[in-house]
Amino acid sequence: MEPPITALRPHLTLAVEPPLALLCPPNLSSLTESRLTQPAAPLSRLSVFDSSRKQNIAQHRKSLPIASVEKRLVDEVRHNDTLIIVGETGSGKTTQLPQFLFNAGFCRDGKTIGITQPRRVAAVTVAKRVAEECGVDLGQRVGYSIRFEDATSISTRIKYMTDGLLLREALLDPYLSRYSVIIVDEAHERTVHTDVLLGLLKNIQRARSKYSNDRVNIEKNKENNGTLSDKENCVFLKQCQSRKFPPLKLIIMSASLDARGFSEYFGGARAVHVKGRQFPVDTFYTHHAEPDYLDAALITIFQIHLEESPGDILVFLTGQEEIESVERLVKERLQQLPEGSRKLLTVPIFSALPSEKQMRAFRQAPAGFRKVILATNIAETSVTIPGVRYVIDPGLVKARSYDPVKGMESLIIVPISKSQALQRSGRAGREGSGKCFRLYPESEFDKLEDSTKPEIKRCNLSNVILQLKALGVDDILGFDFMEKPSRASIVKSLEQLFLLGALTDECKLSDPVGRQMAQLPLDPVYSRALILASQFNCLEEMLITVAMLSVESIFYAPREKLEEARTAMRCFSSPEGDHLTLVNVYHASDEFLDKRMVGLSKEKKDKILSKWCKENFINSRSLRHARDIHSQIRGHVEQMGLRVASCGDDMLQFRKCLAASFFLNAALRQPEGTYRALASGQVVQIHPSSVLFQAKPECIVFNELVQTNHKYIRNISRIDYLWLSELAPQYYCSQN
DNA sequence: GAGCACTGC
Repeated sequence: MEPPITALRPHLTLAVEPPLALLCPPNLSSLTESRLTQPAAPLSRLSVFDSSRKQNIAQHRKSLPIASVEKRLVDEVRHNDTLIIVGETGSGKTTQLPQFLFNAGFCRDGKTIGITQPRRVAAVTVAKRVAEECGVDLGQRVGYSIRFEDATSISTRIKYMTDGLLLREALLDPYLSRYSVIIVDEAHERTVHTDVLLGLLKNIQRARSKYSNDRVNIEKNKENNGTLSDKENCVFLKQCQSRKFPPLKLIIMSASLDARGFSEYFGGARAVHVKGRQFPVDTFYTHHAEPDYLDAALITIFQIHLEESPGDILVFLTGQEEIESVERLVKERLQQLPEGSRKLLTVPIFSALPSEKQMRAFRQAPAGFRKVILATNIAETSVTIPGVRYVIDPGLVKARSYDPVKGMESLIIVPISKSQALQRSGRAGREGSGKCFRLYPESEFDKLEDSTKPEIKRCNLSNVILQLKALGVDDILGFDFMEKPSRASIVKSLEQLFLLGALTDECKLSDPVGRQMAQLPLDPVYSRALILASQFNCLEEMLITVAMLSVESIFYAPREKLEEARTAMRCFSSPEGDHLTLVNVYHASDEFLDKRMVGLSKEKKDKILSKWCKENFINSRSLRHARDIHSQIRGHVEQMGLRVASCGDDMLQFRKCLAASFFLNAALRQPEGTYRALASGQVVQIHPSSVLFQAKPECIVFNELVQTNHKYIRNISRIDYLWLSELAPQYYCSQN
């Protein structure tokens, strides 16, 4: 076999562009020393180990690249209301900067420093680390808050959280008045939440600094002539009644070298650069384009295995199917090698894989073995697998995009961006120098987009718009997005929200329906379904349904046990469709737990539930998630005063409620067995995972329309065609 | 006849 790879050029560096002020750590000598005060640890037999651990921590902190610029960074924050910090991987920005600011007095007057992360795990692990570095109990001075888990208290001053959670917090406290500083971390990822948050924070910052200036002026006036005009008096009184709003410091942290976009968005905000600590990674390209990238990946895996020094291999593939097929091929080819060269272990990792199986990717390979991790994008940012020295990157990713006209999402394989390619190659340089093999020519790299298209430009905006409306942003088309979604996309979502009854004729948030919908942490269609269900007397069932629909696939069918999995699924399946099937699964899990619940701890319960899930081919992570969502939204609807009742065996009532809720997603069977979606006129097919895949009823409602190999609809229930005009006359009568 | 990755007081 001919190796597709030849060395072309070493590690890439991108030019740093102005307006970056370089804050390179001059000398790692002793520019600053840690001013953290650590409470005296109680004396115990462990104190020797304890103090050596503390010494290690202190040493580690001092050795971080960011440590030498503490004072300069604090000064930058003091002098700039908005600061962009470009911090390379390993600079220590996420753990250190909040501590610097705390020590510099940014939490005086009981204010908090908030740091947002796009992912839950990051918020939790970083908070734990920082609490340890500060020598405090987690949840005291340092804490975190994520959905379903709050480890904060009134004494929390450094608070890590998910960006989505801060958005939710803004609904209750529109000025985010408890925060003196907000740090938006990993802003380069440009998740929907980050982008909405940036726009919101910009507004809040403006409002808060205007407030402080007004205050200063009013106080001055008072000093000058001792009297206030009526208007001033009124403003002043109003403000005295409300809380104090000191100006908000905003720090945007990004790992991407292009800070210009952020800087321009924040009116030419200052940007500084902090060096990172990454080991060098040599990057190699192929001479020619590879027609078959899976084959090229396979050849490269064996080339590394046979010729390179020890170290694990990380291969980026686009999905489960590719991963499973490469895994099979590696095992096959391994058999053709001489006995001594067969010490190669494949481990798959992708999001839908049950956690126990995911864990295999983190375990060290047996002595003498090399591990090859076959991963989706999950290994790009979400998880870091130790021991990786080689990265194989075909340069592709499966990405979601959204067509507002058709109201359809698609999941297609597209080339990655330059910044993604750099992120992937960086995965080889975490613990030592590494190598990255890009399975395409260098000329192709040059053609890649600089950065990935922000998610907000490729998703359904209904939820975002509902949130913004609830936050008092009425002019969505005029909202200052960093990158504005297309007009068509905004209009489509406004229209959808109007049809759901969340918006009035004047495009204002309706009361109580729109307001209630915005309060629920759900897709607007699901929130509407809950409100309707209270009128249809089936809220009990609908709470379960929307919780189950809000998580990743509940059923897990590994290829090698497909038949067994199908049999298991049949036990739950309902002839009415997937919605009732999901309700059956939930009830079955409830019943199973009820029998064994007495006196069991949460851990124990989780454990026996996992076992039950495994036996029934159910993804326990998804089910647990659904149970969490269920209890959270149940709390919400009870608080709203909705009537939680069960329709018992009256499935007609429940199906009518499904039709009333999901009328925008109704479809009719066509003679060939395909379906026509009534709203868009598109021809679609039932996804093979649906319990109605064979039955093909005449009229259905569905929850998801995604184009992959075909236009598939998922999560389907049978309804009566006549119900549509009866239950959704606002839509179906006007059309006819 | 098939499921990129995240997230929500």
